[in-house]
Amino acid sequence: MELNTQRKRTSKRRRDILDASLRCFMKHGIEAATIEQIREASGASSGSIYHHFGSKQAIAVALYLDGMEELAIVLRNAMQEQDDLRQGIRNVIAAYLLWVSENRDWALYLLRVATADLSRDEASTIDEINRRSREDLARWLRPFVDRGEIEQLPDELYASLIYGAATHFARHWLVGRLTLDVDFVVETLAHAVWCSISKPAPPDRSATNKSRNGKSKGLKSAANPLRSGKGASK
Amino acid sequence: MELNTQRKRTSKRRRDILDASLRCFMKHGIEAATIEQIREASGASSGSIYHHFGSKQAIAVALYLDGMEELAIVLRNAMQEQDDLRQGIRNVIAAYLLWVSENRDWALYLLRVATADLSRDEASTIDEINRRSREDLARWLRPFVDRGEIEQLPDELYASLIYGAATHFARHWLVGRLTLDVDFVVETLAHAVWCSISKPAPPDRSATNKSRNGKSKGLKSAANPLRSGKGASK
DNA sequence: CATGTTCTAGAATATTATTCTAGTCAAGCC
DNA sequence: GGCTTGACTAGAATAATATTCTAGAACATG
Repeated sequence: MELNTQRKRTSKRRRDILDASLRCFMKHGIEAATIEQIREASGASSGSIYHHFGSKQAIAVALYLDGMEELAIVLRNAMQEQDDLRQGIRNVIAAYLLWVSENRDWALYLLRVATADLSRDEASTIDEINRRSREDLARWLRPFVDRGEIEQLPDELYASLIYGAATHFARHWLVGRLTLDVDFVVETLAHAVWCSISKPAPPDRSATNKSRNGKSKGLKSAANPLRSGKGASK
Repeated sequence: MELNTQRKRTSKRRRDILDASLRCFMKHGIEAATIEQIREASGASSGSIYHHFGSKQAIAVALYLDGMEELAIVLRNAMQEQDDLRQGIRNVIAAYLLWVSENRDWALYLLRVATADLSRDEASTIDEINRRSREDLARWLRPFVDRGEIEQLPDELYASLIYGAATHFARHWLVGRLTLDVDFVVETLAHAVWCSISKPAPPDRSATNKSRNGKSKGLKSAANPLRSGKGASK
């Protein structure tokens, strides 16, 4: 674990370049930011920058991986609650939105790059991160599924159901289109998410009628709704 | 409405450039695609391209606006259902995912540019579109809110609750990370969304106990969850 | 201290967005 | 028909900027 001065210097330079890059990317736009700007902001020479990263795109990817890693840790920590899942889900959503609100630049950057076009290599690294994150979630939820507290669904969908609304909100909020109180949003989204994945009641026959018994019907009836939806023109 | 040959030629050229640009953007990446490639793919000269659009960025924005406009129409059409909101919401989600699956390139492009960094002007045009889209939704939902069928919420949140999960799913699906059957996803998401915004039962006291009565409690209790959430470290 | 490796600076190069110049073409007017 | 005007186009010229190259400094190690 001994870091000699070489390595210390190196990793500091790397970090300086990354930090400067994030600032430049957010200030001028990822595409518009120039190596010259990053060079100036970081104090490194262009040669040094290229030595460490190889291309501007590679800097962007490294930055993305850094951020995703950090966010994944935040979320993983929020998944500790083992008793009350409802509370746990609220914690996760709260943690996410809190992180977003405290790291606006960083969060916005992640949302921007998330769908950017990347090389095979880069994409597969990112896939890996996403896969792990999905697994974190699935592992956490499994006991609750087994106990019948929440619906059994493909792992892929849990992420969409749990993070979808929060992400959507964050995206618009960060761009300044929305102005709601974050605390309120947390509670509202947490409540909504909980309703959307929790199972009706225990083995209590005679469940409520209107809003909760539709599961199997909803899932099977109206065959091929994709073809019959009204807006399906084109 | 008479189009002289001049205008016909002009608008065809414009469209050719836009179409070619979308192809190039998706093939090489928005950033990586060059004017030269667009020139070749569209058959227009670089001079012509700049005459019509002024910059590569401007092409990207025009393309985005085009796509958003089309998608907005698809969604608006799906919001016709006036009787059964549950069905209506399913239609909307189905229409969205159907459109996405039938216009993958286009859909992916919209997701990519949605958060891209833009100039003041461009951003405000896009804000406008988003605002209108939010209004479409709010207007459609209002009667149902009045009748007490769904929760009363700030307009801003309806979009996140209704589109959030579908968008999240689409994002990952389009990048090829997920492989679920779209029909199944539509039903699942529609069901989840419905549960998350529909109101318990009518004025029927003695509602189910566990999963539906927590609204007010969920919203008020556990003050300031943002500060107390476990994952809130850093 | 000799030697190889990693890192850095800054100039040289290559790529690409953008601008400029000189036209072409259609449409209206005499 | 000729003439004029304005929109459009082609392709060369320019400028901005990513990337590569070369020489050397800083450091670790034997």
